[in-house]
Amino acid sequence: MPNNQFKRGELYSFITGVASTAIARRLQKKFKQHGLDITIEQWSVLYHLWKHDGLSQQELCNATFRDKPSITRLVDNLEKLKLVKRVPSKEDRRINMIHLSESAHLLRDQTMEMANQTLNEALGGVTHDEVEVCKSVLQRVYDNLT
Amino acid sequence: MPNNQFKRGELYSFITGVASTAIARRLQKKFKQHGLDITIEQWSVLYHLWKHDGLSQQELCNATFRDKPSITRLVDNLEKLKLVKRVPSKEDRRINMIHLSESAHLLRDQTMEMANQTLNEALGGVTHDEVEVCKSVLQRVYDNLT
DNA sequence: TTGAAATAGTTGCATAACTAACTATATGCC
DNA sequence: GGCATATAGTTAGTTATGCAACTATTTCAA
Repeated sequence: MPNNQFKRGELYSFITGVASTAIARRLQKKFKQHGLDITIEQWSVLYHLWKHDGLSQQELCNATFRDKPSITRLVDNLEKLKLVKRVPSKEDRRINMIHLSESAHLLRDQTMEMANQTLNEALGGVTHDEVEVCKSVLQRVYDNLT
Repeated sequence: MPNNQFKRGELYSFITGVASTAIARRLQKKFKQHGLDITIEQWSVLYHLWKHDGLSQQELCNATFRDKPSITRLVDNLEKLKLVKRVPSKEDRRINMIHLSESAHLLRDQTMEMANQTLNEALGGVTHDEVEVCKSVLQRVYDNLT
C-alpha cells in the first residue's frame, strides 16, 4: 500500500488520467463511427458556437478553458473544414468573430443526438446530485489553482 | 439557459475542458514555479515508479490510463533526462522493465512534498466526502466507457 | 513441431496543448 | 496629440496524445 505521502498524488493521477481522455476518446470514436470526422476539441468549439454564434476567439478561450494559441489553431482547422469563418469586427478591428457555416448548422442536430446518447451511456448509474458534487469539486480545484 | 439538448454537452464540456488539461497545466505551472522542470505527464509516470520501481511499460500504461505509444515516448523523454533506464527482462525478452536512476530517487522527496502542498492548496475548501463522491463518479464514468 | 494468434514495444502521421515572443489595434494618461 | 500600456490574435518550438501499421517475442494448439 502507498504511504500517506502518496494520497494526494492518487487523486491527481485519477482526475487527470481517467476523466479526461477516456470520455473524449470514446466520444471521438462514436463520431468517427457516424462518419463525422472532426476531433473532440473541434466539437467542443462548435458546441459553444451552436449555443451562441459569432463568439470572439477570446470568448472561446474562456468558454473552453483553452489559451489563445490553442483556439487560433482550432479555428484554423475548422476554417479548413469550412465549418466556421473568421469575420473581423467593425467596432474593434483586433477582434475576430467566429461564424458558423451552413454545413456546421446542419451538423448540429446529428452531433448533439449522438453526443447525448454517448454521455447518457457514460453517466449510467450516476445520480444528478453526484454529478453536481463532481462538477463543483472540479470547479473549485480549478479556481484554487488560478 | 441552454435547452435540454445541451445539458449533457455542458457536463462533457466541463469534465474534459476543466478536469483534464486545465488542472494538469495549472499543476505543471505550480511545479515550474517551484523549480521542477518536468512535465506533469512525466511526473505521473515517475509517481508510479516511486511507488514501485521496475514496472514494465505495459504496467505503466494501465497505471496511467495511457496507450502504448504514449508511454514509449514518455519513457524516451525520461531516459533523455537520465531519470529512468529501460532494462530488458530476462524472463520475457519482449518486456522492458523501467528503473529509476539515482537522481530520480533524489527527486522524490522534494517533489512529493511540493506536489502534496500544491494538491492540498488545490483541494482547499473541498471536504473528504466530496472528494470521494468526485472520484467515484469519475471511476463509474470511466468504467461505463470501457 | 510448426504455424497462427496474442502480447510488448516502436514508428509515422496528424492534431492539440503550453510557453514565449511577436504584430496590430485600442485605451488612457500626461 | 503622443507615448505607454493593455488587449486580440498569430507564429515558432517543444511535448503529448491517438490511431494505424509495424517488428519481435511468446504462447498455444493442430
